[in-house]
Amino acid sequence: MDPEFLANWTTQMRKGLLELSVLAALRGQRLYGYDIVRRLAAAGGLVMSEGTVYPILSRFKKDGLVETTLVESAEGPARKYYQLTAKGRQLLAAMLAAWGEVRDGIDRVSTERLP
Amino acid sequence: MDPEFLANWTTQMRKGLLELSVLAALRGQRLYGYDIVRRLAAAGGLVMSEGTVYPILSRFKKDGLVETTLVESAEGPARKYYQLTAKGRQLLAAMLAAWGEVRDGIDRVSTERLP
DNA sequence: TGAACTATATTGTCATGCAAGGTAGCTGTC
DNA sequence: GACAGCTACCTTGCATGACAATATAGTTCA
Repeated sequence: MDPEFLANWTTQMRKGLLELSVLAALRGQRLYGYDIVRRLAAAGGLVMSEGTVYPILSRFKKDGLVETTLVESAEGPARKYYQLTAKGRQLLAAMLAAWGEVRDGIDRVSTERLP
Repeated sequence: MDPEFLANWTTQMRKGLLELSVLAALRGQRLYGYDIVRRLAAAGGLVMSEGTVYPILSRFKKDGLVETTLVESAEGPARKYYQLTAKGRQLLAAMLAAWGEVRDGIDRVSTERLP
């Protein structure tokens, strides 16, 4: 029950994790925002709107984690491709390490046998 | 580098996840706030301050996910024990399901082979 | 008397996700 | 040539949770 609590909690849980997903998606390939939304949605569990992904990408740029390239498209407006910088790769590695600890902690707490 | 970005991101990532940790810790046993902080810290990856755990527990109570019992202690002030209600157990199950999807999505995106 | 530990609680600040809205290019059809 | 529908970008305002800082109070031991 209480679908409202669950919906709100899900939103909170995604804070930070969507940022990590986007950065991880850029690992080794350059992508543009609209495509990232489609890819993560297709991968499952990571559906997000454009109003979420564009601010994330802007922040990455501001903090020097990515560089951008504008590329004309025959299917619509020009696409802004994002690619990781060295700093972005370093930070991704650090974030994945922190993620691993928290993830394992939760999985431990939620599955450990009780006395 | 940029330890500031990483520290801030970590704070954001923990949103919602600490709530899940606390609820999961209450699965099958009743605990009090101060003890939850120690247990999760000992479990690793889930260090949080008391200023974080008490608002979480208050919210759980307000939303009917837990019931409380005040118990005198010989080692200090009285302890407020929290135990899951049926609603709390239902919600924990739903949250763990949502958690699993997001967790797997991130692990997929961050480890998949690239072309 | 006071330090150290146990135990609970609140206030104010900050960053993020998201709904909602806006702009603009390209394709096809009526 | 108007209009719908897809592609693609961006911004504003709101709600929410984590945390530092701070406060209160009981117990033990020096």
